[in-house]
Amino acid sequence: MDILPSPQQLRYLIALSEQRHFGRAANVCSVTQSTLSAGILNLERQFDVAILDRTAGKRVVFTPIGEEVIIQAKVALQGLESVRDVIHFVQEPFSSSLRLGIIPTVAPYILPDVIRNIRHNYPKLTLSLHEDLTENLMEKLAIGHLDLLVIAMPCDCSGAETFFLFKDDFFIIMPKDHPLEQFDRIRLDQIEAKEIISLQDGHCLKDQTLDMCRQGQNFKTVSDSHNDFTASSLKTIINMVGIGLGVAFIPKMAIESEIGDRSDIVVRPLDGNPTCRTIGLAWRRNSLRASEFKQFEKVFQNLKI
Amino acid sequence: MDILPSPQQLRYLIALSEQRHFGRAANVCSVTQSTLSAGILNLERQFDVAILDRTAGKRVVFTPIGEEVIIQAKVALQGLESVRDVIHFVQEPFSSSLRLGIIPTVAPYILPDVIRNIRHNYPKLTLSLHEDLTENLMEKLAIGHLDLLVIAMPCDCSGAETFFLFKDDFFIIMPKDHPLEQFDRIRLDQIEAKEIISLQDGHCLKDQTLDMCRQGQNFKTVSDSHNDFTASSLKTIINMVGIGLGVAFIPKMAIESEIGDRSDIVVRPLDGNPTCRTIGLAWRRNSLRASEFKQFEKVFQNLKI
DNA sequence: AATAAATGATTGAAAAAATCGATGGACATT
DNA sequence: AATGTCCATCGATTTTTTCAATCATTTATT
Repeated sequence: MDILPSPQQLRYLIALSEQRHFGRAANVCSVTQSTLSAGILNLERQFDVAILDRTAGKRVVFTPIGEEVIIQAKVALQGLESVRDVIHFVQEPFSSSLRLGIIPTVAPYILPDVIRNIRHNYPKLTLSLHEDLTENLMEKLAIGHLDLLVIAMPCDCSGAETFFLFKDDFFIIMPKDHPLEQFDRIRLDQIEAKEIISLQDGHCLKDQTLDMCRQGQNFKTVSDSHNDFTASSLKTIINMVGIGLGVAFIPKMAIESEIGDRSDIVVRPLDGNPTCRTIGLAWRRNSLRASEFKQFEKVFQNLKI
Repeated sequence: MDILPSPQQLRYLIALSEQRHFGRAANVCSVTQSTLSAGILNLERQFDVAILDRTAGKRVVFTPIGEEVIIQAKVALQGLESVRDVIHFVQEPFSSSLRLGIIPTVAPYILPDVIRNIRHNYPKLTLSLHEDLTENLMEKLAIGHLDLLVIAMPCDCSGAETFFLFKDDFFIIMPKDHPLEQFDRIRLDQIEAKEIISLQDGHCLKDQTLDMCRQGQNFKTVSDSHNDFTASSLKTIINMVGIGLGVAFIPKMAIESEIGDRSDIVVRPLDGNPTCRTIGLAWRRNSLRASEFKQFEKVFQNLKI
């Protein structure tokens, strides 16, 4: 016995499970009702299994085994589609659509250049953008609502395949006339935990700077709620620093556009290891477009940051 | 465009990739060479893709895209087989073959009972047994050489789905007239690291007892090579203890059969938390037989341990 | 209770496909 | 140049898929 279900049979079954109606399901499959009905019956006869519960009057009700078969049928059909898709993606990369996710602490600073580069390099690519926190992006990636992410590491990216792009140094900013202003470089242990202003929970940049501090020599503990300010954007943080509420860590890519030549804020590089985050790409494991995505590296080179 | 590859086409392609010869591949598929040749050509024409490199003389050489297609074809065919198999496994559980992996520190003590229970409860099941270290079992499970594992946790079982069976307490054994003999229960901090005899590397029981010791209050560090004895079975360890070379941790299930009423060895329960390992089942994630395997729980109840 | 409407199953003919056996042409070896 | 191996092609045959029409059963309406 080596008979396998045919792609049509699977399509008929899945359409029926979605429509719960032979006529509509047949319509979805662009066949007549009799064809779809016969297809389902063939499937049942070939494998000697009751997929539909025909005691349930005329409503479409699946047996428990039927439900299991439907689940596997979806997986199998996906596999068949992958065969078709891999041909398309390998043969004609950069010619379909790309749903790109990007985190809020990166998006404003590289997106203009990135979009320009993509439009220039891959004019056939239909781009759609989604800005959200890492956790939400990862979720959307996993369920197939997004194709590719731009994230900052370290972060929880288990389940996704990641690809290094570049490093982004952290700087410390402080109000003018702050005691630390006299130093050219600031060591992490010179900074007082309680005067640090950071982003709201969920932003990976907050976790990254906190980790950095914890690893700093004299920084024993950094409380999660060391002050009452919460900000959801770097712009707000910078304004808080500007009016003297504390100091903050800002990634290099944000400095020029957010601070520019403000005279009320002083920027200093950090001493310590590591004092940067890593910007990278992430995609679903086993994505058919992995090789396409890797080539996106060049879109992220020569950015003005 | 909504055409999908047919199961035959995929089979032909995979056979060809394995045989690298149209005639032999056709034989494997039980069709004529012309059929297989036409099938491959149809696949190429339907998707407008060059799978074979026909400039390569008469040898069967695949294009880079062809190799990608083959990879996806294998996945897709697997999916189709799953649809067939899920019917079989759900409709007639416990009637096919079961390749069971089991670790060396569990196998001798429960296997006789387990086999008897399986034979009694599931006489149609064809059982094959494989005793090996956890790491090797997990590898064989992942590549499909085994169906189900009996393992002891904690251990590295990422990638597999696990199922709790029962807990198995650790006891400490020592030679007669050992200083600790006077105590009814032994606290972990009463034991000297350097007199502990443990199994060779790779046995999860070694790691589990070591972890237990590390978590013990006064046990700062437990060297991995605290003495020169290495054993590959609990029986050998017990003999070592018997001649006064040290003390050892032994799981409850091993005590009766391995120690019985030996007068040269003293067995004592442990104080501490946790002082046990967990015996459980493991199978491939998304295994079609998950529900079948879960019912195996009853095979592991009422063991004489 | 009778009737109408809706739904899934069945049937038989037509269309599409898969397969086979025979044959042809390219290539490598001798 | 002859030979054998190998894959592609062709026409005939078989198998599968599909459709349109119709049947049988259930549900809703009168």
